[in-house]
Amino acid sequence: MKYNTKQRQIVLELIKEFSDEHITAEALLSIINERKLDISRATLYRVLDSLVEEGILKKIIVDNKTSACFQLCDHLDHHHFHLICEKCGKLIHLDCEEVDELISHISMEHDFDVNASRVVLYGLCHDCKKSC
Amino acid sequence: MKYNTKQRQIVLELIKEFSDEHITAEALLSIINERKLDISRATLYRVLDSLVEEGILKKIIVDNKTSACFQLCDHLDHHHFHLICEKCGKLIHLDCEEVDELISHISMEHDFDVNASRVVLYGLCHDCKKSC
DNA sequence: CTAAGTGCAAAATGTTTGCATACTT
DNA sequence: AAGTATGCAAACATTTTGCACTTAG
Repeated sequence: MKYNTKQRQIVLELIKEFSDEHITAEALLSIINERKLDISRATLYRVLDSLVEEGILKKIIVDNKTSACFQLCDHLDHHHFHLICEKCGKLIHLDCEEVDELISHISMEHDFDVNASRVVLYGLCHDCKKSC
Repeated sequence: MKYNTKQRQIVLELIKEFSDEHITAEALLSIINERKLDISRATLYRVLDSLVEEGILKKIIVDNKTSACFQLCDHLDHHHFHLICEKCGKLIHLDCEEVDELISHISMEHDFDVNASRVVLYGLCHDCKKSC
């Protein structure tokens, strides 16, 4: 049974505030410190883990960073996918039926259910292609 | 200009030995210690970085691990893709034309060149689906 | 009251860096 | 000789943990 604590609410509110972006634990912590919110680093990590476990947040490692990003699942559930430019780091949200089709194909033909919310494709974006 | 040092050779040989798998720097280090090979942790990281920079290795973060894996580019260039089971962690190598097609589609229609060697899809594998 | 959550400080991981020394070319 | 690479130890960044204390239900 999860308790509805002040610290849990703080995390949820912050995550909602940044729901369009992925945000790292350490980035959340800076905001927490800036705003002098009442939650410690250890608790932040514990709350994030528990929200992921409950299926409220998604944890994802973007780029070759050593830190994980968190995002509300709500914002991921309507099948859009992420492209990340390897040159400029830009994150592109892609709505694309072909990706859904690929996922169906992999499910039917290769017997593997892809978790659509975690699809991240790396490559070169429009702008960076031009400057090559 | 890169020098062909003993340490560089050690890293290349180890990476070749494990070319079917991704392998982390720390895993390499255990092997290095086991076999009493003559290369330090710092040098290992530096050699890995430099091999990535030269395009000989790929660095990839698999799973939500905080550690990067390395693999020879050779082994990635003939378009196969990676599926990782979120439950059992199994890594599946997938040869699938539909993925190539998706990549072409994204290139043509969305003006983004996906780096095929970095495509990793997460989900549930055959075996874990059954046990759900 | 009891299970769950918290803060702190310390530990654990994974990776990077400064600097003096050693090796490649 | 010049430029590059190395080892060491220390620093760093991110995350986890043990433990005593607090809070929600």
